[in-house]
Amino acid sequence: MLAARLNNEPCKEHSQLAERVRQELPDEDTLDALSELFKTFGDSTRIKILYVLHEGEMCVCDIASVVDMSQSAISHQLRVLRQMRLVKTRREGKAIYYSLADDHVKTIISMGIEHIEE
Amino acid sequence: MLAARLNNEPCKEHSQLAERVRQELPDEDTLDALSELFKTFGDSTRIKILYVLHEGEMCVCDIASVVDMSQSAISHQLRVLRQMRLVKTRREGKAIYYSLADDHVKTIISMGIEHIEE
DNA sequence: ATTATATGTGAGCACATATTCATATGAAAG
DNA sequence: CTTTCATATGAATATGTGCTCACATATAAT
Repeated sequence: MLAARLNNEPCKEHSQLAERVRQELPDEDTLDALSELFKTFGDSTRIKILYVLHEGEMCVCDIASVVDMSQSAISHQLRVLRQMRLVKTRREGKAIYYSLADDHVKTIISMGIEHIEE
Repeated sequence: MLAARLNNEPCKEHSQLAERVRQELPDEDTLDALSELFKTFGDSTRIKILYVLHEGEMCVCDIASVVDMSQSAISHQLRVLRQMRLVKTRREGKAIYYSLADDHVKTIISMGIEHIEE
C-alpha cells in the first residue's frame, strides 16, 4: 500500500516522498536544458575561455594565446558557447571580440569556485 | 611591442589584457576541478537524481522509480556522484539511503534554474 | 542454509564530443 | 585584384561516457 514506508521501510512499495517528488519533478525539457547548460561549463577548455572573458572582452587569437591552444580548437568551442548564448560577439576590422553574454555566467563560475575551495 | 593594442588593434602582438589575464589565470588543476564539477551536473540523469535528493533523502530503488530508469543505471550514476562527494549514504537494513552532501549542490542547481528561466 | 530483496560493479556496445588538419570566408592592405 | 591576417568550419580521428546485461555482494526473512 501507499503508506508502506512512513517509517522508512525498504522499497517494493515506494515511499511517500517518492510519490510526492514524482509529481513535483520539473518536466523533461527543463531538466534537459539545465543539464545542457552545465555540460557547457563541464569542459576545461570552455571553462578557461569563460574565465578569461570574465576578465574582459577579448579577440579570438588573444584567447587562444592565453589558454595556450590552437585557434581552431578555440573557435570550435566558441561556437558552442555562442549557441548556448553564453557569449556575444562584436566585429572590429579583421578581429572579432568575444565577451560574456550576461552576469549569470560570472555567478555560476564563482559558485563553482566557492565549492571546490573548501 | 607590448602596448600595441591599447586601442584595440588586432592581434599578432597580443593585447595588454591578454598579458594580464595570462598571469592571473588560476592553475590548471583548479580549472580542471572546476570543469569536472560542472561536468558532473552536465548529465540529465544525474541532474534528475540531484533534483530528487534536493527534496529529501531517498533509497536507490525509489530514486530509480521516480526518474524512471533502471536500478543499475542509477547505481552507476550514484557512484560518480559519490566520487565527486556530492551525495552521502546511510544504510538501513537492505536499503541504502542517499542524500545531498552539502548545501552548495542546492545552490548550484537553483543558480542554473534561474539562468534558463528567462 | 536457502531464498528473496536491495544495491554495486565489470564488460561491452553505441553514441557523443574535443582536437587536428585542411580549407573556406571575410576584411583590410598593398 | 592579389595577398595577408583573423576567424570559421567540415571531415576524420581519438577518446570519453552512459546504458544494458550478467553477475557479485550484502542484508533479512523463512
